[in-house]
Amino acid sequence: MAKKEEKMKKELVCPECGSKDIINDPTSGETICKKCGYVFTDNIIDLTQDWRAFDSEQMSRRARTGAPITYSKHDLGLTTEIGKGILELHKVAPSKRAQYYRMTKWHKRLIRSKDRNLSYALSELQRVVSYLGLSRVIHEKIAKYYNEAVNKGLVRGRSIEAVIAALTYAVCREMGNPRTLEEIIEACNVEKREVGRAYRYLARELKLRILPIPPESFVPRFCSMLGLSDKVQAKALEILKKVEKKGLSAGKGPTGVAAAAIYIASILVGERRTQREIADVLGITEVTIRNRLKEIASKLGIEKEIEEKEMKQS
DNA sequence: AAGACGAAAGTGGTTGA
DNA sequence: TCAACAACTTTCGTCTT
Repeated sequence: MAKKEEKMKKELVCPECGSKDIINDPTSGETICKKCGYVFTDNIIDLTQDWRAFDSEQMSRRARTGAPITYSKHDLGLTTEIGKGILELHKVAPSKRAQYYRMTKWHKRLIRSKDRNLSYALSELQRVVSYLGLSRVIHEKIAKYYNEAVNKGLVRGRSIEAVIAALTYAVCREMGNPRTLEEIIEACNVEKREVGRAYRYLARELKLRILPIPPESFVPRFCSMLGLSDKVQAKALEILKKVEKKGLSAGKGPTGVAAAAIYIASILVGERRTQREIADVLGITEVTIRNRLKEIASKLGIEKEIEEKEMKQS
């Protein structure tokens, strides 16, 4: 053990200036050349735990690290600064001090200009996510894509809001928890045209796979928004399955198909909602529900069933 | 009065030349 | 780039309950 330590000390020679005057700063854990300020990057951080825990309480008490790194903070939750305290200054040779000050200044400027865009975007994203009540996973994923988009220079010429809106739309869709464009627009207050354009562009550039939205992915959320029971939900899904099998939903707006299925299900189960109510929640018109309703009912041969139930309930 | 129905005209987006 | 096109919306008059 003692031998090992000695060996390590012997090897420490500053590659920058050749000086052997190396100190170990206990507050930062860095190994620094006292002459020129060179910081050794090899083996300076021990990434393993230096403690053990035998239950979860000990685990949380002994853990000294912070939150995990995250894409939803502009610098992954880790901020680097060039120290400006007296302590740091003393570690730098007087002849290098002026240079050190300049470095500090430029470093700050660099971080600001590069990150201003990102940090603004991420706070906007935070707002949108909480407005729409999206999960942590989705939030992270959007942030990750945004990082990617910025790195590829895809945000140029588009408003930050539009990009956030488009990515939100894309990720919700990808995760099988789609929001309608209308909902997104309401949360982001960006023009529909803008969002659509940004969406198509980003989807192409980031190679997001765009699949048509299956109508059933709207059912659970909208059913609960309408205060309908699980029974209605199950019925609506059952109807949609048949509809898809017959290829009735091809080319039709998924919300319209979902709306009709929910409408039919609500009647069949006996928790009727008016067309108006459903149309409002799904963001479509009654006319569309009626059109889908007619198609579905006739093709599935359940017109009579619906009519009967309708009579009973009025 | 409220809901459902359907015709007709208008709108925004996709497609194919 | 443009026109054709299908899906969907808006609007409105009518019918039913």
